[in-house]
Amino acid sequence: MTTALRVAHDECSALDLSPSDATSKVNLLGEHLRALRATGTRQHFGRNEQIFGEGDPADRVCMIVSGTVRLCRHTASGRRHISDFAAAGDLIGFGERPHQSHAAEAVTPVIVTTYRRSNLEQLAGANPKVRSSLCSLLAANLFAAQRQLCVLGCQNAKERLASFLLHLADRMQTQAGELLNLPMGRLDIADHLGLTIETVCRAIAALKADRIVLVPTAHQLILSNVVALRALAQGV
Amino acid sequence: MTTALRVAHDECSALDLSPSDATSKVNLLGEHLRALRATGTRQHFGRNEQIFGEGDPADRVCMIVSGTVRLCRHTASGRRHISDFAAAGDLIGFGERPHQSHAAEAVTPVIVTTYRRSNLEQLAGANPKVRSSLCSLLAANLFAAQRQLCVLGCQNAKERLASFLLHLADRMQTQAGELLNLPMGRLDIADHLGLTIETVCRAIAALKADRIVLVPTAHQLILSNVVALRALAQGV
DNA sequence: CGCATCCTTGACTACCGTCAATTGTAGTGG
DNA sequence: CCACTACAATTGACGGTAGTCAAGGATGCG
Repeated sequence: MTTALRVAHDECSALDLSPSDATSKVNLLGEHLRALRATGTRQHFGRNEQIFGEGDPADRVCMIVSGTVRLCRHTASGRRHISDFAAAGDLIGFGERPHQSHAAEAVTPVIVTTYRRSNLEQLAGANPKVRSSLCSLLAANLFAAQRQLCVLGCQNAKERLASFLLHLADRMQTQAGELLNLPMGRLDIADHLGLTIETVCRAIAALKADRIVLVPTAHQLILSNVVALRALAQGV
Repeated sequence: MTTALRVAHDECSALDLSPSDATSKVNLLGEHLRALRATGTRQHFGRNEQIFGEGDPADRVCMIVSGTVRLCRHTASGRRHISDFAAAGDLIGFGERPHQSHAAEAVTPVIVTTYRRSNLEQLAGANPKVRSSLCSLLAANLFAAQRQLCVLGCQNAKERLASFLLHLADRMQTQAGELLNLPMGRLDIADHLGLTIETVCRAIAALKADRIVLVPTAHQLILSNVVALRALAQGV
């Protein structure tokens, strides 16, 4: 994730989607983590199972091998907010704080490799490249959070959904016209976009009516008019 | 900024506000930057002057000496979003990207010390403490962004204002009952909270009517009932 | 002291949330 | 394999919160 997103926003001329930022994360850390591979523990989680909880001691980090994970918080009044979704290749549970700021839950069946945080830090201490990769990861997460902040602060329901779909297609490296998998349910999308499940449904229905997306099944989409989707996401 | 905010949210029993997280940022970096002091340039900016622009080459970082700065983005459709406000002691313009992701503008008259990014990186390369401070700064910014994400995603206008005021009082180290300075205008607050200026005004008027805040002047507040304000911010 | 800017308040509107009912889907067991 | 069930998604009707438009009041700078 270098300038990928800037390009996607500022120079949105091409018909196909811009290069993924998820990939660079993988490349950055993946190869260096080989040194840790022996110390990692592989774990499986079923749908909706918790990988770690909000407030858990942050002594472990997880590299997602497969599946989709939601990173969420619960407010005192019981409302839920999903900060982000993580997929294969993403490292989660990594922060500077002694406790996890988010819970991680399996949206689909998930396989992760868990490392002791101390091992990772040891590796970072010894290997400057790992260290800078971790820093880049933080920076990438920060940038993603700020982008989402702008989405929630400035956009209406339809625009938020458009932004979300484009971002998802980007991460999944799905080209325009291809089948885009939606691993998460409508409620997850709603809690991520600061909307209700009904509003998400209506926004999807509206995009469908406008022939901007096709909806073969509830968990599969085809972005049939990416230009219009981009225009929406930019509020034009 | 270690667990300060968690404490503020989870164990909100005390009458006075929780310890500031802004302070630790200062302490972390301030002393190490002494080594750079000679290489820094001091600059002054008047109200609404731009310190750096969105998309500017990120070859310089600024330590704020005095005044308040807004960090904002503009969408293609002309809407503005203020990600955060920065005050004395904060380091801004520091990211992993080649270009600034936000514009920095002076809310009040501002004095900053500008350093070449390369100098900072050189210092970080030589001094592990500086390196880890910079990483902590990124992590603190990430945490702050995620907190704000939750505010925008889950809270209504009154709750957002309550969260904002508590956060501001925290950063300014203003105790309950003391005079809290509001350097930014209503429009800035609105663009930060994803509201309109009218809604911000009405939310303030509502808090005033509920005797939760006193409003001596438009730019000064007294949090007269912090307990109620916290309850609001938590959505109770 | 005057003017420009910001703040505040009111009336009206629109978008989104809430509640409710129906349809669709996936997983289970006979 | 199919029926059953539980859950998820969808759609409709309605109401409330916040946005829009507009006007008046306060504030601060020159």
